[in-house]
Amino acid sequence: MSESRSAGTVRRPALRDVAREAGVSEGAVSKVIRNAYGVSPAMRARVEQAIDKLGYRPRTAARAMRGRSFTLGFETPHIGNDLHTLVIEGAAEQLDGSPYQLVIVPGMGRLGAKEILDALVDRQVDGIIAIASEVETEWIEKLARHTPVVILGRHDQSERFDTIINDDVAGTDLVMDHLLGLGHTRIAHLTISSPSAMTPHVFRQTTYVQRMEAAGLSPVVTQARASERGAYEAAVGLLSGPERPTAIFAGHDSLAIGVLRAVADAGLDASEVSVVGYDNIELARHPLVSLTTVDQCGDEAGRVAIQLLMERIEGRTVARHECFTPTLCVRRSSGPAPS
Amino acid sequence: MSESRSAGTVRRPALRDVAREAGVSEGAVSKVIRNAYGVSPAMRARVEQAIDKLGYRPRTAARAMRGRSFTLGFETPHIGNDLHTLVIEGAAEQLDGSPYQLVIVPGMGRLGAKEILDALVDRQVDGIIAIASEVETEWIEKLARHTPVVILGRHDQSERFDTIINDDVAGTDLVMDHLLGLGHTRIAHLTISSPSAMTPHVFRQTTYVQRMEAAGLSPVVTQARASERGAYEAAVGLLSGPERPTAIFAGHDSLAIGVLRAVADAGLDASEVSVVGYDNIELARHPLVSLTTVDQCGDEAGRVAIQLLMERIEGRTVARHECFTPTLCVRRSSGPAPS
DNA sequence: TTGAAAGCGTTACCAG
DNA sequence: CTGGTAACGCTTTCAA
Repeated sequence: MSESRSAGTVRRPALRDVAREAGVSEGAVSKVIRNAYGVSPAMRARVEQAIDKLGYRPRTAARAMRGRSFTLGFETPHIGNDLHTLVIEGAAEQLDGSPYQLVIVPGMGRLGAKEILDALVDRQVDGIIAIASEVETEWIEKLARHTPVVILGRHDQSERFDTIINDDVAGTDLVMDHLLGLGHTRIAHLTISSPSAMTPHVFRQTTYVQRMEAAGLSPVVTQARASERGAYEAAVGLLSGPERPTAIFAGHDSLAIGVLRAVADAGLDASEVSVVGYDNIELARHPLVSLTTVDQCGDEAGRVAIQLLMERIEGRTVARHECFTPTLCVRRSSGPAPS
Repeated sequence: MSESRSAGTVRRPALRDVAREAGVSEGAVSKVIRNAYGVSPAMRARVEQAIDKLGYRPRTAARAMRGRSFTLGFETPHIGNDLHTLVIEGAAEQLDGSPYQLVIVPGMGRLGAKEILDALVDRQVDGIIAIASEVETEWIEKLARHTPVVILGRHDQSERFDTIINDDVAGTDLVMDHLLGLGHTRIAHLTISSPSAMTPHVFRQTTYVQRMEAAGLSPVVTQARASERGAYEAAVGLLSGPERPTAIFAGHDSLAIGVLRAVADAGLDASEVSVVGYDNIELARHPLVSLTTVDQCGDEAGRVAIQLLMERIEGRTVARHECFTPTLCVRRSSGPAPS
């Protein structure tokens, strides 16, 4: 009947081939691979045997055209960020054994968040986990109209998409309690230059200022380019000034690492200048660094992000906003204020 | 004629909608978005205007069904690996401005290389960059029959897929020249447990042994679990033994970091025990760590990987195997042998 | 329980 | 240069 294709099986088998092999209809095969209702055990067995024999795997693109791509997307400005790595770890754990796959489109400083998100939408992912700190709320809301979205670390709560944040006020309070308790009075804060509103850095800075003023101290906020090097340069300036701070609270660990370098270069150590970071990246716990910092449990955030997306995929329409409480990890980079 | 859909534009516009809006055929629109031959300037203008107006973006899934997904896949056992991050950085740079996107499917210790590669094939990526050190050559060759593949760090050269490696013999020679030149005689090598054949670690170890024997010295190879902690524990053993080595060459930087920790914990420093790593991860250059190590220029590898894939996509069928020559970065973790 | 057929959004081929 | 049309591989009605 059908012409035999003698050229060999160059082409990946399609559902049609499985159906032919098993002597059933395509619809039946589709039901089997989806575990759908309405297939007799006998037919299921036949089909599964044919699937094995041919090594059949459904193509995501074809499925996507009919609704689901079984793909979730993660947007990150730059992989290599330890906190995001931890989030991805948690997400992967939560996804273990599910038919969904997580894919990451890395920006690497070349693609903006919008471009990445567009790329994910083009690929019709079934849900998106994003940082997108520079993207306007309205833009994300438009995105969330057709694709479930969870944004990490954004403090504004939209009705349209879910968010997961860390309590940055509580985290900063932990830091300030710690430093003030150690007797520090000249505490400087190093943050990234021009952070977007509603981002964690703004909350940390604001809380820092409030706590300083509440303690009757003068806040000193220094901005640095968001890199270890930028922090290094800014810290060199801080340390060479007339009123050298006895403690520096950095907006995140990468900055803190730069500060530590400046401290070491200036021939100082933790007994003279305490340094505290935020994020608890892997490097922070290394004994050669031993940075006091705030832990945000990114893996838990990753797990919850997946759960939130799954709920959305299964029909939830009202937004959820999760907030985690951070903890302080005291290490050797901070100590009593010098007397 | 056609019933008006009053429900609003919930649906993302399709090519058909653009065609209708511009009053041209679908084929014409397709040609415009692909910059294909045979469209008059006037038509192009009309179509582009319609595209802008509707905010049209082609769906990757539909394109994939016709041949290309404009997606390249990266398989990594675990993101967070600095070397791979560097490779991705190079790849992203090379891809800048092209219509192709790079997506990463992270294993995170839960997905094996084969599962990840299958996931990429399911998504019909147009090319794959992979590590896949644990996957049999035949398996990869079968994969490469339908999808261009570049494997990083695999020393066996297949006819079917491209490879990019670093000259691990030359790299190890650099390390040994350095340590022997500093007068070290008790040099231990720490490597990961049971590395697969043809992987970089095997070559480093073999070269180490040859160089030791050539110098009339006794090689000491210790295996550790492939983690900073595993290396720490192994190094503690090495350092507490009767014949303490004066230098430890670790198979890669993560191991070396663990060794450094053990050295510090034992109250020793670089004047007593030199430590050398391999990879030049970011942490290695930090002044608090300052690890002597071998740089593999992963970003260049990433750029070349993309080039190789593009060549394949454009028709090349004969395999290419690129080899890069590493360089030694001498830092403070290594010094003259104690007298 | 099973099969047939329509349709998802593109591309590529072929007439006009 | 332009428009129609047949795929691509899957899911999902709807009949039998």
